[in-house]
Amino acid sequence: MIVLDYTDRRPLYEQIAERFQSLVLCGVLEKDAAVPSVRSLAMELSVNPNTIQRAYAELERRGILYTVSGKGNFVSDVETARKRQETEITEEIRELVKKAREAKMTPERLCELLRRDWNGGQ
Amino acid sequence: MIVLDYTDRRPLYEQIAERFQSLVLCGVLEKDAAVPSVRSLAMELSVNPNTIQRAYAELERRGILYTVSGKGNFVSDVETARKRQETEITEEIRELVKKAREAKMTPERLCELLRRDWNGGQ
Amino acid sequence: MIVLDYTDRRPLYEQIAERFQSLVLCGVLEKDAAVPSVRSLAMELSVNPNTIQRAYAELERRGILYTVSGKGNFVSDVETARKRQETEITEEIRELVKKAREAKMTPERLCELLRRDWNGGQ
Amino acid sequence: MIVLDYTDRRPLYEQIAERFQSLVLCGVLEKDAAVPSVRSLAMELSVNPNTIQRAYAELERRGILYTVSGKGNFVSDVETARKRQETEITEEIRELVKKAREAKMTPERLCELLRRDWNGGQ
DNA sequence: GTGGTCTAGACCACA
DNA sequence: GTGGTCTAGACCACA
Repeated sequence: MIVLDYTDRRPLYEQIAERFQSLVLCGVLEKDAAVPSVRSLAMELSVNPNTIQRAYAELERRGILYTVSGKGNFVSDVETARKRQETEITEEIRELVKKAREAKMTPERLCELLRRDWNGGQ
Repeated sequence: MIVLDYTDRRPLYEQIAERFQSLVLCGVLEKDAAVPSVRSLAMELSVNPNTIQRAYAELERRGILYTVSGKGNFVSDVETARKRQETEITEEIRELVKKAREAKMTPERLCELLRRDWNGGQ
Repeated sequence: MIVLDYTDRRPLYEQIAERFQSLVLCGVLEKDAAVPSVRSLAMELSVNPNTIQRAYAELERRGILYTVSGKGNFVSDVETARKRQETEITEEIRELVKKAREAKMTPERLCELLRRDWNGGQ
Repeated sequence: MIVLDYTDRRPLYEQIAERFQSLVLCGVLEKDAAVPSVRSLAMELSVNPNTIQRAYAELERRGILYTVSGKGNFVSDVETARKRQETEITEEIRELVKKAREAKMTPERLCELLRRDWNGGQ
């Protein structure tokens, strides 16, 4: 369910957090569903429990998970995850538009590239 | 001409490299134009010369600058910078599409947001 | 009568204890009234009996409940609960004043905010 | 400048973060001032560098510090600290009002207690 | 068993 | 030298 990419420059905890965000968004993890315990996931991924804890802490900060001490971590809400994702999308759009302008690209061309990736993508 | 943002989490050398890429793209720096010497730019920006060195090395790696030993660093040409920028744009589009799909956005909606940012932006 | 908030970071036993204190204060639980047995309340709230045990132990420590072996737990009296509440209020005032001073707030402003919350609150 | 209270139930990193927030608010630490390096403060307080890092990360999250990788941590802005403090004050007022209502206290009485603490306090 | 905090210590990128 | 990430492992409160 979670695959770590050690060649990725992003830290492990960030990859893990992003993956859970996706799993909540795609409906695999529903509201109030328990995510794996810090220790069991650490075992499964062969990483230190602290790394999982950091990923979960980040997701809690984003409002995607909530922690019940002594019980485990649970999914807050799909809507929160969706809002977070949209915020990220807005930020990425801003960067992309800035770069496209610099490359003297038209918005039409940019949308065309985008649609092409959408259709050709996985 | 170059403004560093110390609150930006990206390393200084990367901010500097990006800025030079933009300056080449927008035509301020033309083919074969000399960029400031490592020392003088380090002085001007109040940063360690190593930081400038690293930025220039990165730009050389991208083919945007070339070095003439004993003379300094010079702009290769605009086309190289444009190609590099387009590569970055392609990669960002890929990420953006992936995120938008996860958020169950349509390509139409994504293009709309993009156009809106384009028009509302600076 | 008792609603647990699993997203609250405070431990469950503390939420339960606080709720009983409120119920005594507002007169729902009168002097010498029996509170639910550890087992039945644990069933009702779907929590571990240890959690209820701990909540009752805490309330006994505060003098709000007393235990009759083999019979159950009972409310001491309203006055004890009120004194406890006032102690808590005094402590919170101390913290609040400390923070307000640091924020260079005047006592008038603080009282104004307090009255506004009082009137706008539930 | 920073004193840790090991009898305090709050974690060390939280005490450290709160202390820095106060130091920014009272003007001891001004905008863009450097705070001690993670390692030096860890030495000074005889705690693990990770504990300091966590405190600084929390302050960065609150917008009170910003990090320049390889250089150190710096104060963002006094205004940000003040806003944060006011948010905390608002939350504490809400709790306090809730408790005072339960104790059947009048707002006048509550304000009186508050003023008394303000004048009698340090 | 579960998360929270903390220590000790390593290795890395960046300045 | 400075922060960022990660490991290994301990001890605690809570359920």
